[in-house]
Amino acid sequence: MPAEAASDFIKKLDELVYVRRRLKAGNSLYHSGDRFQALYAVKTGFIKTESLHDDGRVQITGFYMAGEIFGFDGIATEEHMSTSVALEDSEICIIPLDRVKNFSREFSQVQNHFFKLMSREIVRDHTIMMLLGSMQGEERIAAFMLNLSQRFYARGYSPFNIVLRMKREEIGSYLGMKVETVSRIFTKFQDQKLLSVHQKNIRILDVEGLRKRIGQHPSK
Amino acid sequence: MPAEAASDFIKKLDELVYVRRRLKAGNSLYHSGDRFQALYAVKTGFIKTESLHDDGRVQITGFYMAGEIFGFDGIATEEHMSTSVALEDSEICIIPLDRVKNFSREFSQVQNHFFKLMSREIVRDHTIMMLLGSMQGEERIAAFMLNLSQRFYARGYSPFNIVLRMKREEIGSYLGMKVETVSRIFTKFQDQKLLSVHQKNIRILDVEGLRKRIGQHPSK
DNA sequence: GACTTAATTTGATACAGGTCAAAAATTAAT
DNA sequence: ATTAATTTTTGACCTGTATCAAATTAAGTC
Repeated sequence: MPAEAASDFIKKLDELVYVRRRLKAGNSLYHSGDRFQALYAVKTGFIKTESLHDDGRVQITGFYMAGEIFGFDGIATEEHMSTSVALEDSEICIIPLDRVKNFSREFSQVQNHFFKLMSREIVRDHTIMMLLGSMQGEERIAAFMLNLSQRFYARGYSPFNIVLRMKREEIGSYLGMKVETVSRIFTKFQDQKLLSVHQKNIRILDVEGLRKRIGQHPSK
Repeated sequence: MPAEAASDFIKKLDELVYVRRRLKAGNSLYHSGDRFQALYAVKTGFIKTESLHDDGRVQITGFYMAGEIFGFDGIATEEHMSTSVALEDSEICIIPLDRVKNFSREFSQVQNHFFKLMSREIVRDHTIMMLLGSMQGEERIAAFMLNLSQRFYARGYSPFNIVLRMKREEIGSYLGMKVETVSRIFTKFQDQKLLSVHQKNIRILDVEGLRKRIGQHPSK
């Protein structure tokens, strides 16, 4: 691709995320049932998305940090199937889907890019399905912490000192277990010198140990 | 949209799925790690997709029947993260992604359509995440059977007489439980006159009863 | 049809994680 | 600061599912 065209593409991407919005902790961008209008990219902050079942149960389906895009669930029916909530004061870029579509006509890479983003979301969901369907508690927490570590690292933060933005109950909702269980496993991992836990500040002491925790349960 | 343009669009869609392929029961279209080349639409038959974890555990991430499209997981990295296997002799339409991209330039609806398809997959995955994360065995089986029923109905088959194409173990893998548990729940539902079970032939006797089963467990 | 092999069901037992209750630690509000 | 409210941790107990084992049934194979 000629450098010139490439920089045009970058400019377009910038245009795409032109509109920003600040979101206070606890506030929502959209609720389940809202008409779909745009996708959202996290500029700074931390977002959770949750689906709620008729009977009141909620399942957190994703945590999103800087650079990650969410809201794809709304495209199918033009109505969001989930609610997004800021876990801390956040800055969000709004990406109207219509604009994506228009730009795609001119720049095929834009379309490409969004296909890949959606595919990545699907892969991510499959990973969680695997985690929920065939791992047990300790493995889930280990996998979760390693995943966070990696994402922090990719953003230039320390992969070892992690400040959790969500509470224990939310970790539980995401990983399919109760608060008490999450808490117990953190305590256990602390005793085993895998983690050092101080409220929301987690220090990963033994990456290799955590890795070995995954896939190390008797089943099969 | 003018009728003429609409029919052009339909023609394009037909072109898109021009290449077909027969697949014997047990055979795969692609394996985890294979280079991504195309999406696949089920014309006839029944397909499962499964992700495999390093330690050998497998998680079935989807069952696909006539009219449904799979393979989206390969777009992100241009490498499939799952394996697809035919559960019965099937006929599959091959949809090269490049062709989708080209057609999208001419017909914006094609692009639209695929965005929606991927979004639908994401919504579907979130539903399963909710099921795995916050429902228990009986609820999962009830939800699973109702989902199958609805999909059969949408294809013009009876929503009450269902012929399962997968074995109990595969249902278990999909729903995050062991074969024995699946079997026990089928037996229990049969005793309670919710289902009538004869090998893979399931008759749904009480739709309302199954519905009430979901979201009716003590938690919260 | 007889023989193998695979799939499903059933039973007995064990254990991970849920539930209930209460204490301890944090955070927010006055 | 003091009080109130929320979140996290810990303990005791219980339950849903996994596990292990074996019987039963179905589906291939020769």
